[in-house]
Amino acid sequence: MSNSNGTQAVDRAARLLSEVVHASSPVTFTELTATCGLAKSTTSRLMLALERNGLVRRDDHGRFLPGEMFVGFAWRGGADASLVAVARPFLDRLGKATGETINLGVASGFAVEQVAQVDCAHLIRGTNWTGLSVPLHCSAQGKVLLAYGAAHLPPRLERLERRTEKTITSLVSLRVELAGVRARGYAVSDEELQPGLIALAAPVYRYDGTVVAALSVSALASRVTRDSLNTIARRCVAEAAGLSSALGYRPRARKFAP
Amino acid sequence: MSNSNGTQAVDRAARLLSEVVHASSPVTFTELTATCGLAKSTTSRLMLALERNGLVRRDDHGRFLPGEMFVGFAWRGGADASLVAVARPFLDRLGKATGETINLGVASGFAVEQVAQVDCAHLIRGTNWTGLSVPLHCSAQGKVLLAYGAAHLPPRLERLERRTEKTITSLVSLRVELAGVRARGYAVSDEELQPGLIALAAPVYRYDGTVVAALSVSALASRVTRDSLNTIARRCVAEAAGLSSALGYRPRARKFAP
DNA sequence: GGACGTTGTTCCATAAAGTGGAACTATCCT
DNA sequence: AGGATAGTTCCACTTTATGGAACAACGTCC
Repeated sequence: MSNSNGTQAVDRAARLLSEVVHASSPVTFTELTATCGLAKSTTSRLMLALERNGLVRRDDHGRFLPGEMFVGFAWRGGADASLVAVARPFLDRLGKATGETINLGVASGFAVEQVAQVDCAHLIRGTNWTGLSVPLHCSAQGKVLLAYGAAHLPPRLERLERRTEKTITSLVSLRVELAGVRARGYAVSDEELQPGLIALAAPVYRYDGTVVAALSVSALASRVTRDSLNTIARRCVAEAAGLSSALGYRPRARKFAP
Repeated sequence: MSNSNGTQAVDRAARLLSEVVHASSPVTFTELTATCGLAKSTTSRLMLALERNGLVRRDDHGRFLPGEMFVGFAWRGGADASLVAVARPFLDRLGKATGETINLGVASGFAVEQVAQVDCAHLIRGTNWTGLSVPLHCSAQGKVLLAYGAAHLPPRLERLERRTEKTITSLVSLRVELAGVRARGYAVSDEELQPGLIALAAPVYRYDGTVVAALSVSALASRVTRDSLNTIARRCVAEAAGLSSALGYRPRARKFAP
């Protein structure tokens, strides 16, 4: 190891902690000593220290679980704050592959909020969408969030705002469109939000199969052919799947008997 | 301290980690040395060890943030698994105060899933609801989840299933009922799910104001008067608020200048 | 219910690992 | 450029972690 001087105890404690946190079920003392190859006494001392500091806690049977520090962090929404950090590499890769503008959006109220952006290579006039909200019914991201139940239209809505002449304005047509999105696995907004702008978006899932964000590629409509759109779609869906997997999503996970 | 033998390094590291995780914004190296009163060299070594083990990471400015281990835990839904553990004391207290059966339910599909239960003192025949699903429209918990947007009825639904003669079966009446729930801050199901059974539920919020669960009190209708129902409602709402607060919810939080 | 196997904690001599001051390097600010 | 601030590496010193063994606490199996 390159530089592990004067931190044996901390490294060992971290190793133990890692075992507990990454395990899917409570971990026993004996499993820990075995996995980490430590003496019982050492394991005991370190685990007591971790427990004393709220890093692990013990269930009724004395098995170890992640402690208050982890649980508190998770409940305080620590994950949300780091969505962008986790997503960054995937956005970058998608940007490199397509050369277009990449955005990550989440549902916020009755709109899509952009939380991260990668600017395209051959950009004419860069709009920074970060922090902006776009409508649900006429953006690719919005359609994804609607289609997978991550966003909802305001109740009792009769008509959808017309943004361009291609905008879908009837609830019935939108419902059909959303079914298509679910069937294809991605959504397209072809000049429905802004004339000359085409965008494509794919869903990002988290551990429990819920869609939490939409990953989109936006380009000038004039620059995109049917073929290149297919290529972009494939890349975009792939990166969205990669990000989902980084967020703990395991598509149709199957449990095997132990 | 009672028993802190042979763990100085781990304790110090945990202290540093705690500072980073509980801080609301990235923490600088200097702040850490100051707060924990450690030598620069010690702090540096310990923080490098924590970083190497994925417990903290550093932003562009070298400031410390909770690391992959925390973020991963949060994204994998670690919080959900511990909802029951966090909630237990609140359920117990509510059970003691009312002497009735207490349940905690979350939205799951188009129903309410019971994740925890405390049985009532003067129980005639104990039904264990844990793991069971109850409908959204005729249970107190379901009404709460619907009213606060934590659950949604299946789309294109025309009519609601009639469970008893008091069940609300029209969408319009239900919409009115839900407005009432939001106004009162709690929901009641008076023999709408099962004859002879009355239940009351209050919303549980998390850090971002989203409702994540419903806390309910169920009793035999014959045993409840208008007065006692009011008392129960007050206790139930209070415990739900306590739990919300434990989950990081701060009602209309106000930030003061530092 | 008593004796054993299993599991986890405490004790203690040993030496290995952590400590902090100082020297050194990187970075920022004017 | 030059000085201040922030952070890392070095190294002699000794405090602190280590692991074997004894001990304590449960479960559980006849």
